[in-house]
Amino acid sequence: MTSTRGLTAKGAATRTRIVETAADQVLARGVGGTSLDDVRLATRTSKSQLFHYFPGGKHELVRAIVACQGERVLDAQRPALDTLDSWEAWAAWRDRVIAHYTRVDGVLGCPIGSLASELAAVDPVLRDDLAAYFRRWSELLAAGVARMRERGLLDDGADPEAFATELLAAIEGGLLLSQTVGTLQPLEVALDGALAHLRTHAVGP
Amino acid sequence: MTSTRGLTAKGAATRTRIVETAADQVLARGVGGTSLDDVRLATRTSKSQLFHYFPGGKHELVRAIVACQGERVLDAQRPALDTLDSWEAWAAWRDRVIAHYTRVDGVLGCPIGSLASELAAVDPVLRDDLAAYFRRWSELLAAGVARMRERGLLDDGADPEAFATELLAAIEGGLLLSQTVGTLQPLEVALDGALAHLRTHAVGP
DNA sequence: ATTCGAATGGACTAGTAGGTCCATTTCTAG
DNA sequence: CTAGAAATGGACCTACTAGTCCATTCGAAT
Repeated sequence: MTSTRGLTAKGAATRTRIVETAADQVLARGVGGTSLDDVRLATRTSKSQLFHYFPGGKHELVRAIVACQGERVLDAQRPALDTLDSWEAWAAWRDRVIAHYTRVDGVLGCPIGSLASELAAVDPVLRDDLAAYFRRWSELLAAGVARMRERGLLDDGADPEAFATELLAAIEGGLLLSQTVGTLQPLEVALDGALAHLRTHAVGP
Repeated sequence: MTSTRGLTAKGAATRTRIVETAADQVLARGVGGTSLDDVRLATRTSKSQLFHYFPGGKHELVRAIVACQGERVLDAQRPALDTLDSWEAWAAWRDRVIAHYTRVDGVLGCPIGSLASELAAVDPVLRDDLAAYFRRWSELLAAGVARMRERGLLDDGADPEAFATELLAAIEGGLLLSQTVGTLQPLEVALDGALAHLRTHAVGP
């Protein structure tokens, strides 16, 4: 983790400006497709600033980007993600996910999903960081399924962990397909499919 | 497409050696992480050979790699993929998919999935190539679902196209998650989930 | 055996990448 | 006000990358 000690307000602002702008660039062109000069230009900073805030160089910057995108992805699903305790809540969450990727023009693909497929095989540290975000995400979904069971809205056949990974895989895989086709349709179909599967375990009227 | 005119048997052999070896390297380290020198070294060829067989340079080589991996992925699922007309066939296909990724040590992740997420946003030509492979794959799965309906093994609620993308997304998303975790478990769970969903539309004993 | 195109070897170039270094300006605390 | 740390600017270095070019060897058809 980058220490935040010895950072003035101005410095901290510059640092986050770098991370957030660079995160956008990386989302659009990939880590390999984004040079430090690109970042420097887009953030109106100098080379020395980049290494001042990220002494570990590009690796450390990318790690900060991973953290940034990880939070972004989770935040984009809130507050629905935290209160999955009714079918309405799941529908709202579903709409929120779809809406989020409709908003971003041009660039489809999950921010952390893209990072994962580009970095997981290469960098063990970033791989673990990304795995942690996926686990957090998965746990929130699993908690939602568990809550539905507690409330008697789902039968005992609905395994929370299993459905969490099924839903997560549907989103990631759906977005991957969407990226190649250029339409959100695959994501919608995949996600709705996984949710339909969940609903086969519904109990009650 | 690279013309195969004016290629002797030896030349053709060298060309395929380059493509197949480079495909392995790209699968392990990504397109950006694989330099032409890496390819040159691994294939015991010279720079001039690379450009002799791929006048368009790296772009053309990558395109050949996409084609190679696309066929590989489909072939890995055969013959089960072509004869999805019973529940046993689906189970066999499922096992074949899992087994294929168990075999490859170290490197998880779908060959064309990784390529897609790295290239789709950047290169429209390769994006279309990849989309075509996904469509072929999807159509084979959809045909399987359709055949199950014709045979009265699935009810009319099972939309072939929708289930095809749901299954495909489960595989791609599952593999992405597997890559970060380092285990095949996410893939198995996601794929089995999608298949379980399909089975909720089963008809008969 | 000769000949001509295919196959190969490898030096070379221009551009770009990440990263270092030092000088300068701007804060902020005492 | 001033001293020291933080913030910034930007030249510079080295390694590597895709791509070019020409010379040489190989192989098959005549």
